[in-house]
Amino acid sequence: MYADAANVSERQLQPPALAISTVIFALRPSARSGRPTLWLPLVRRIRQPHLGKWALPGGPLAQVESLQDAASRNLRETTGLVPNYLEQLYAFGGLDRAATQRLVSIVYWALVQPDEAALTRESENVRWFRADKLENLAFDHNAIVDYALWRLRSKMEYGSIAYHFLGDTFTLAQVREVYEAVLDRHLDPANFRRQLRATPDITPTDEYLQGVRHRPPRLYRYTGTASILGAQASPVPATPVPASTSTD
Amino acid sequence: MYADAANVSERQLQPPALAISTVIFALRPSARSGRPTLWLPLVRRIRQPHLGKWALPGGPLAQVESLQDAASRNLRETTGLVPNYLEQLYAFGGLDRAATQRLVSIVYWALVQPDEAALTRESENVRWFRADKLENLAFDHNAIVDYALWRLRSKMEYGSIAYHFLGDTFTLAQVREVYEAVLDRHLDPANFRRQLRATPDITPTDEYLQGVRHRPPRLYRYTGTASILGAQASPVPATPVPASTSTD
DNA sequence: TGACTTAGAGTCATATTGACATTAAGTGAG
DNA sequence: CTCACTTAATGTCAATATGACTCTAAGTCA
Repeated sequence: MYADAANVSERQLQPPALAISTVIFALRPSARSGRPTLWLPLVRRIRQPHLGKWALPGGPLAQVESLQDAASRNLRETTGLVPNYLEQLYAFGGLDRAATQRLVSIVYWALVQPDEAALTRESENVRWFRADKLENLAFDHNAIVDYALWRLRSKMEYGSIAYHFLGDTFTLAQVREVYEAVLDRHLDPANFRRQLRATPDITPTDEYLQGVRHRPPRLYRYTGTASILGAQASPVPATPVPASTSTD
Repeated sequence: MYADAANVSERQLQPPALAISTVIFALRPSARSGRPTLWLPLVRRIRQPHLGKWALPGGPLAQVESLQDAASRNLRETTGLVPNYLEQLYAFGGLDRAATQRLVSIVYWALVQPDEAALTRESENVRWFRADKLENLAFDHNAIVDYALWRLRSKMEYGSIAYHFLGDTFTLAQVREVYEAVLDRHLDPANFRRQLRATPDITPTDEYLQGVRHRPPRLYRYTGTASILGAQASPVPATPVPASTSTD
């Protein structure tokens, strides 16, 4: 009781702590079906509060970096990942987010390619989890992941976001698999192909995917606004694309 | 030179300042044409930096309130307005936003009804401006307003946001005028009416608008997710609707 | 060689959209 | 009282988009 009262009065004096976190999505083959499914990397808490629980990668905001740079740097430091797409998700500032202090988290969300995801330096404290089978995470991170999933699905429905999950060239069936994995429903291959062919941003190459046990599918390339970090259809004037954090 | 160097090293030590600001939109009749147009209230800076310039209403985040509560309170204190809709816009945290300190602003955007807007206590330091004819504002507030306008227009195109500009009952033509004012283009009255009639959330009353010099139009009512502050189609789990700040 | 698998093109009925015409119901002028 | 005028409200039609489905192409594998 006394300790609680002391905490409360302490909290009145401290300024709110500001942290940057990121929800990172990648497609990896499911363990049993082999079909691509949504995964995300988490880091284990190595200090109180929530010691031992899994949490979104994140950390404090350094003085000399923009919000997006902070997200990008944190990502690289904690998981070794360099994202193909990075965008601000939301600022979470509820009163009960952390027990010990007032904590405001500016959360980003990112997409990485499968081969990039495979390079993750996994360890005791860094591991990939299936997005649809998450255990109890630290803080309000379950709710944050749910919101990030909602945003990902919304953007997928009428945006050119899916290509950031894929490599430089890809088959139309691979794009469809991305949609099916993220939206979690079956799409008619013929109709899906018709729609993609009508999209000007996706141009056919004259190469074909070899080594499959059926007719080789044509490879395509995304030629819209390049797969640059932070590229988006919305004009976010205050967050220009940092050259130092581009793909590859 | 020396002063600058001192400032830089000082900035390294201070934690980033956290502020909440809000872009408030309302429809008011244009001075000349009388047709509704987009306006927003600004407050004059009464201290450095940018003393004398117009800026978005805002202020610091109190310890005991959520981000949305802070936006709502600030709105009420600076302009006297109680919004019909309030949603987070973006967190701006570029390095060059303020000269004297590192400043992170979490910006909200709000819609108010015309009669509510008319109650604004305007003064020497609080005034409404046309959204399409803004002078040079303090900080990066021009860019923030531009982004808020972009979001407003996007949400208008496939959301049920327009009704928050209007009163309890309204004619379909009034809804169309909202769309025309915000999107700044002409819409076919017949086709627009057809679409609205197909929307389940907008139900006809058996009342008619009187006092017009032509056939009296039927009045309608929005019966979707109520005009509650912060209501939105997206699941933002960490920011529940505060009962204390509901409309009226 | 033939079974199998996916690629890729095409068909058809239905829904949606934009452009436009027509009638309904009021006001105000002469 | 009647007519011109204005906007409400409904209807028509062609063009386009969408969903369900069929059929042929081109490879692998047994």
